[in-house]
Amino acid sequence: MLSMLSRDEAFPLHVLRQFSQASIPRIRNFSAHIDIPLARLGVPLTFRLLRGCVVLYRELSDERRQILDIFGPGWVISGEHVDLHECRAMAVCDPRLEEIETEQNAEAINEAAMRMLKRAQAHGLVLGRQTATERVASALLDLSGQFTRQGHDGRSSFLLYLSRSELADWLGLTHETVSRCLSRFKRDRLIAFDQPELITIRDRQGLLALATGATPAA
Amino acid sequence: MLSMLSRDEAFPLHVLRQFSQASIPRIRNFSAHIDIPLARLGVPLTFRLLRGCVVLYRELSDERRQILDIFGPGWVISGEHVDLHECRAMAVCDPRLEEIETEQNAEAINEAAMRMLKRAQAHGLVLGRQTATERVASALLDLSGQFTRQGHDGRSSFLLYLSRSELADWLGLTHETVSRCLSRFKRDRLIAFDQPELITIRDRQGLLALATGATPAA
DNA sequence: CGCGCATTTGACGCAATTCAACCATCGTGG
DNA sequence: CCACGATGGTTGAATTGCGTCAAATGCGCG
Repeated sequence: MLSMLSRDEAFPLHVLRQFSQASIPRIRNFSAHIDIPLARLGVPLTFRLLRGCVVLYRELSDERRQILDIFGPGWVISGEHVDLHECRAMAVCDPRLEEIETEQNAEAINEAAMRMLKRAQAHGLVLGRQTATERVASALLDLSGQFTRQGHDGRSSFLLYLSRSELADWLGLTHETVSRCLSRFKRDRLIAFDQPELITIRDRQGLLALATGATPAA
Repeated sequence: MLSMLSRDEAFPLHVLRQFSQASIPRIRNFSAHIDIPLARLGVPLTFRLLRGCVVLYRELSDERRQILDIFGPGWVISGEHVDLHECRAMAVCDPRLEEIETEQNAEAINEAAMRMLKRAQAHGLVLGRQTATERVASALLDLSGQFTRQGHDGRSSFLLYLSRSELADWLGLTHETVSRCLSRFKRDRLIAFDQPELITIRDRQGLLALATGATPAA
């Protein structure tokens, strides 16, 4: 079991500070993106994500990129899950992950595949049939589910590991559109943020209504 | 092994005629869409598709629908693969499928899941980042791969089981846009069709170029 | 301090949708 | 056998949501 725990030495990136501190901390510069190899010598590799955020993405010949899924702690990510010729994985912040044997973990890989498949199907609906507003609302709910930790003041905030551009590449939008949606949500008091990467959900019901298209436009 | 072979008695649908006949046959009225139950009493069911075409889809509260994937003969389709609360399956023509035991076929189900996952990822790129032209070109290549049989005159035609609307719901477009793209491809001699549901690919390279965005717009 | 990058915001353009008309084909019933 | 309504496909014109381009702001870092 080859351990990749604490790649911090190899990649001396900035440590994410706790975001429940009293004085508002700056959470910057976690933007060094680390490529995660999904195969070695053509053999699929498998990792368990212990901390941080990893995205799976594909690119087109031109500049276009599509982020296929976003994973938080607990996920098992494997070269078995993707088309190795087309798909790549990267951590969008200082990650902590351990490599595990692909053969010995078929069970966990299959289970992850089933979960990923259902997520991919749900995201297909988002990409194919939802408006920009609905997409961004869906994304916020999804990410808050994966990354929310309770702050000591009871507020339910989460660290948005992704930049506006990455969010856009996940949702099939542009970063300007994402930014506009987030600004509107903020103005409408559905969410709050001072720093662009630390989001507080203020009205989960409202967001859910937007995400499911219950509200025609708002 | 509960067999569902030959549902023709229960659903006396029209038989698909061979489409390599001399006099051009009409291939109509395969539009009776049969719902395929993915669970019975909450227990996931599994089928092997022997003939025909099955689609997996989800719907939004309003009229919006997203077709998630399209399966031809050989696929194993299971309730294990989807969110049973959100996802449904239907045959878009008279299908022939056999029910198989979910427990005894974990291997085949997993293998299908991996294939579906990779397809879903590829389709994510289509939905998120491709233009209408690219989407329709991609779809034609995909479907020709799954459904082409060789006509005796050497032409490579295939039966398009899906209507324009269904194609649109797969590609995240409207049926008008799909129709316009197909008409343009026909005018540009990339494809040919007299009946709207029998497509001949005349220029696979050209379609491929369009699908991968190599040609900026054309 | 000032450079660089991410984000925000505004003005404008366009690709795809919407709305609408029309055509072809099939199935049905007189 | 033909007339007719229903369904699906095609095509055109008008509309619009999102993209593109551009400029301003804010923040981190050297």
